[in-house]
Amino acid sequence: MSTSPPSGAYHHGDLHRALLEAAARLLIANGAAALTLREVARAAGVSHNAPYRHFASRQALLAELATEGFDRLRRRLDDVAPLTEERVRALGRAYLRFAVEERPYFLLMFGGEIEKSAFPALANAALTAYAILEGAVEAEGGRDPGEALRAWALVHGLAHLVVERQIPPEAAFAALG
Amino acid sequence: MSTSPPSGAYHHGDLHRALLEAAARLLIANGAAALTLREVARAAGVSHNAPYRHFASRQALLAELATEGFDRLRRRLDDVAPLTEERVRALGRAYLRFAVEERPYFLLMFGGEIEKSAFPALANAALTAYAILEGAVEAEGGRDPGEALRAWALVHGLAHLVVERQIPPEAAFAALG
DNA sequence: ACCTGAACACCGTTCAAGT
DNA sequence: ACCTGAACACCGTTCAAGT
Repeated sequence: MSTSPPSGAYHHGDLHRALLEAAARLLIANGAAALTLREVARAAGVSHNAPYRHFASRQALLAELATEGFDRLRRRLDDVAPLTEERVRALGRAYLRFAVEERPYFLLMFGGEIEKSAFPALANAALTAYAILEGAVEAEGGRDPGEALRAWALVHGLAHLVVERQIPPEAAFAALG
Repeated sequence: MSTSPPSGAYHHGDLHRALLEAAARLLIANGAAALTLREVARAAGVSHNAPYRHFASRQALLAELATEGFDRLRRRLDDVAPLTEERVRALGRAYLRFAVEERPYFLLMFGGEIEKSAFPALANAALTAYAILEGAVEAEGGRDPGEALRAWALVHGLAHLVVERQIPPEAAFAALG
């Protein structure tokens, strides 16, 4: 009925989205290191180089997945009620919960496999998510600018240690109080 | 003069060591993701599958490099003087300095590319390094066991954010005070 | 024992066609 | 425009020989 199909449309619908969804399933199943472009194409039912119509490279596809991860993290942080009291701790718990529940995304986002500077949208999504944490710490009477960074680093450190299986999730949640 | 050559000796000397040294150079030059076994073999001047005499797999070689990384980290922490005062902060600075100066190792050690549980020597080296931090925090009047974990997580979080280029090294050092 | 060459089943990426 | 098949230059890993 609409006069023009959505951009990126192909005979199956929206290949760009279909590829991303297939990639997300593979990421969750096997992790980023095992994610191959050819398998993504197979899962989407297209030839092994059809993805190049939509992604410049394997790195670019991973960067889009990581960007999606930061968007999800941001959404979780946005959902934390602005109690002003306890808000920083609640944000910390939300960050930790994201790491535990979306481990493959967290590992991709911080795993060092993607050079963020090469993908502006990714760098931007990361900054947007962090801004929420910074804002909350500053609002909570943080005069020292280093305090926001310490709060973020503490939560990020706990999350990363959990995701790397160096400490159990319960210990991390307990450490947050 | 000795009756037997060192185990693992071959016509060039010690291939195991030669392969590890070549791998370390490649790790530092290009990162773990780009490290291929075949290139390691070429750099060591042997055929592309000679490494299988010394390492069960590419993962196993990376695990040995990561173990070496944790040993280096431990040595740095061992070097921190036991001032009891200020000791925790000094250990934090040493940890951060390691992350900055040995970035490729740090990324490999915490990059999620190696499943630590599959390599006991690696898991052990990691625990040994952490025990130093825990001991210092506990010695410094830490009644709360969560305090040691928070101290470690803060330092680790700062180090990881630096290595991931999310914050500049100076900011991390400043946050440690 | 230690090393080699050939082989297998993959990759990411490129290119010349096809519709 | 979008997709395909063939091709290039690689991988990790295995195997049957060679010394």
